[in-house]
Amino acid sequence: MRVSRAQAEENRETVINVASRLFREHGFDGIGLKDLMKGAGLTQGGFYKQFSSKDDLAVQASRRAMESATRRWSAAAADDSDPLEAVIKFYLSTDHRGEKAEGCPIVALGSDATRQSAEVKRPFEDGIRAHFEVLDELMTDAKSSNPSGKAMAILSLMVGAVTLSRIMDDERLSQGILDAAAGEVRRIARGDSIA
Amino acid sequence: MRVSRAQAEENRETVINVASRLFREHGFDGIGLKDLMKGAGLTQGGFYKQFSSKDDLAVQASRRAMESATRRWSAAAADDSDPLEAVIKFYLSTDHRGEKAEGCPIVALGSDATRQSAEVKRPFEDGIRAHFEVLDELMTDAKSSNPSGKAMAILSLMVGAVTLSRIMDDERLSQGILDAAAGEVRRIARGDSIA
DNA sequence: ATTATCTATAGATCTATAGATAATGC
DNA sequence: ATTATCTATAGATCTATAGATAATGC
Repeated sequence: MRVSRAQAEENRETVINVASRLFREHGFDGIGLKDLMKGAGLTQGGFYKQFSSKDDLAVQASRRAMESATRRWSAAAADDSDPLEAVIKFYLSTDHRGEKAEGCPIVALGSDATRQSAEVKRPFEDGIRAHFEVLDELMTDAKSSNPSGKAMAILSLMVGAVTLSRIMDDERLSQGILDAAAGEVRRIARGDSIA
Repeated sequence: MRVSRAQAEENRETVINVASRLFREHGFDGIGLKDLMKGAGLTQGGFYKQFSSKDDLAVQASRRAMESATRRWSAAAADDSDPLEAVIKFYLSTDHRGEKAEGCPIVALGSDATRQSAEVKRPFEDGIRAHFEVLDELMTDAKSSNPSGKAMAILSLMVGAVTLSRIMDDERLSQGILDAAAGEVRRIARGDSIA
């Protein structure tokens, strides 16, 4: 029954990865330890040798999910000749709207996060800051502050838009929200002004 | 033990109102029927004479919360000489950030709603449409479509901003997000363009 | 000898139901 | 007589712990 330390560490990582998906899919309160461990091919009893509590796993899984999301933004911003457009293209896509378990954790767990302990909220806060940094780097503006108001507004708009689009049953309206958000994100980045 | 029909109907309404607050505060999965009924001064056993299931109550409570939120938008938009500014002032305020139980249900339960049954999602969808209508009425633009892209972008931005601001522990950053959102909402409403 | 994982279980809590109680409504 | 609400409970599930098992690591 016992496995090697390397294997044990790998199992722990698997549990965190599985949890980062299943929490996004079902919410922190929507999935139990039994199913989380089963998702990693283990049984419930081993859980507390790896984690001090379910809240502890929620912290690790949230950090993992937010780091993965930040990497995805960085990759999109780096790959393309038009970084902002690349970010818009994946984030405000119907694909991303559909992939709740692997998609943005702020959308999947944002409401839940506001109800969690400070320990669970922390990785979300850190991840949101990291998102702001990616946005500020791809906008070559002279920044007055760090993070910039533009970055804050763009992330807020994108998170809100995907959330609303996931709630809408009406496909045209759901799509319309994503498109409208894309247009306004471009406008915010350009910094259009009447003056 | 039995009460009059009028009283019974009043009790039912109280349960829905209490649930609309407690669901926003703790999430659909974060509060049980026992505490929901206790919040209305009743016991758990009477629940199923009033509602067919917890999901049924979630539907009623979500509708109640979204209708109340829409009324709040309408009232803000009607009271003031500058309707958009009135909406911005209450929605993107620190007060609203703090009042999770009475505040916007899209912020409090948006992530949760995406995981719920079609029946529970419906009142959110209807309520979001109603929010779009309030926004479109207070923006006197010639509208190309209904709802307009502007309305969709503004609501997305506001919902996302309050969500992010509730997650951040850093007060200055949390406030910065609300302020940045307010600025961009004004800009979207004006429809600034370089061209 | 140590320990990663397993089976088993405690104790709490959850949704839902059954039947008792006592007041309303005909 | 009807019925709104109560107490009590069934049965499932939840987090967490205890002790057994069997493989690793010294």
